[in-house]
Amino acid sequence: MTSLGGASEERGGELATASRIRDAAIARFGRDGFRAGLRTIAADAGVTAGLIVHHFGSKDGLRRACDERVLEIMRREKKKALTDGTGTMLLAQMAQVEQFAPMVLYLLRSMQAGGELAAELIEHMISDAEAYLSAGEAAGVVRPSRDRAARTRYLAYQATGSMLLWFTLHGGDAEPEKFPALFRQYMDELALPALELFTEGLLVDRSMLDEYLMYVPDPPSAASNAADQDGTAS
Amino acid sequence: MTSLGGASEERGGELATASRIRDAAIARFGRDGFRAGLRTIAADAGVTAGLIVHHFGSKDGLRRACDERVLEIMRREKKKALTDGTGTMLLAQMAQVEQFAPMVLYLLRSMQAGGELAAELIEHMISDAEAYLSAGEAAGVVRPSRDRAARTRYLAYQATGSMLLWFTLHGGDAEPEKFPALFRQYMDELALPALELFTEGLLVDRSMLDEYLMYVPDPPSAASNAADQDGTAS
DNA sequence: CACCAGATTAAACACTCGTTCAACCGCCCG
DNA sequence: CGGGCGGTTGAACGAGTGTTTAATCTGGTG
Repeated sequence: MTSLGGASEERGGELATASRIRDAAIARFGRDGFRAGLRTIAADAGVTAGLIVHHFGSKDGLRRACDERVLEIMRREKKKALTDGTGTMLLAQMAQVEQFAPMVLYLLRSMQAGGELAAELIEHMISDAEAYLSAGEAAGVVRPSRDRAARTRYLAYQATGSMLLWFTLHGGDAEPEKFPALFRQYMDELALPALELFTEGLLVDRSMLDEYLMYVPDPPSAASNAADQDGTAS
Repeated sequence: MTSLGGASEERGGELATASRIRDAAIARFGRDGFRAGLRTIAADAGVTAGLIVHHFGSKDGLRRACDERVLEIMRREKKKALTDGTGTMLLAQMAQVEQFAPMVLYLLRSMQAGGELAAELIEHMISDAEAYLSAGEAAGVVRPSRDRAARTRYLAYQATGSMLLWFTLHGGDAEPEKFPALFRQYMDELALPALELFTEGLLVDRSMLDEYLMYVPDPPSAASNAADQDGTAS
């Protein structure tokens, strides 16, 4: 898998200008954040600022193009990768591949800023996790929850949010070479505590949970949990 | 508890100009992010942009003053609040108090941007969690971990990062009134899955953890874990 | 009262930003 | 060959930014 673009995106081994600009923008946005100027991106792509708005209409149009591009690649790569249901593994694997690393960085920046792309990605991760957890329950390796949808959202937000925070604090410089190593370090630090928590829990007795269940009789019944298995929650 | 400032910060019931500017900056930075202009902040405080740099040297000086202020308030309030060791509870309680809400918002922005304040706050939360978990282990309510330090960092990053991500996506508008309600909603959505995970874990059997422990014989020994016990707990 | 130091202001400065505009170049079509 | 036409450029514009500077106002002190 050496070629990234679709059939119409390259021409005789040389990328079309618009695609080159878009890719340069993804890399620059990932490195410097979205406050990066059009002139900087233009210089990276070897063109002028005016040409960017000629092709994309505006800076916001360029961002939209970048968002769509990243989403497209993420969807394409997701099918090839083993996922842990939260997307962390997928991002980790993609970060190892030199060509995908800028997109992972762009995605992290996008989540820092909180745009539509970030929201959509999170929803994808949540629905992935839903399927993954449901499968795990069916296979008997995952304990059923009193509120599966809530647990799914909880786990997705925890996994994604902690990763985002970790990179915000430890990888603020955002050097492209150290990035895969940082990812590996993050997952190494994570693995043991996560596995411990997932298999053994944290608390010794059930009193806190039982107290909570006494006060809040809210969680949906097991029946509604089973009925949810086909579609997505609101 | 109605007065926020120290003795030298107010004069006859009216805040000194520098403090008024600083507080306006905290509120404006929290609402609009750090790209907010000096003139906007100046207008909020009823002064001119030049006066701000006269008092604080530069925009960065203003940010440093805001950081110190927030850190000071956080430290002061921490002693009065019940904490769950991750700081989430502390922030939730402070967000309910109208006068503290802007600071919580500022803090979230600070973590989005990843400055020194954010790093310091996280370290505080981690050391708090360390003490809290150690006390829990000693009291026999928290299971000991094979690597307590790693688990502490893991839990702190999970709690803080998921909260940050949640607010980035759900509270991007950052309206000051809806903020306490958002916080309550976040914790309501969280409580059940968190308690479930903490008391029952996620996985049915130990195979994944045991496999990992076979491959990585790294975690510090129980002896080194026990030796840590005196330093941090208070 | 005279005077000075600090608070405060309005204007200007130097810069970057996204965007616009007129011109130019090279290619394809007639 | 001629003529468009999209790709591309460089310069300019206007609105922002943080910061500087000179002038004004104000309050306390000798």
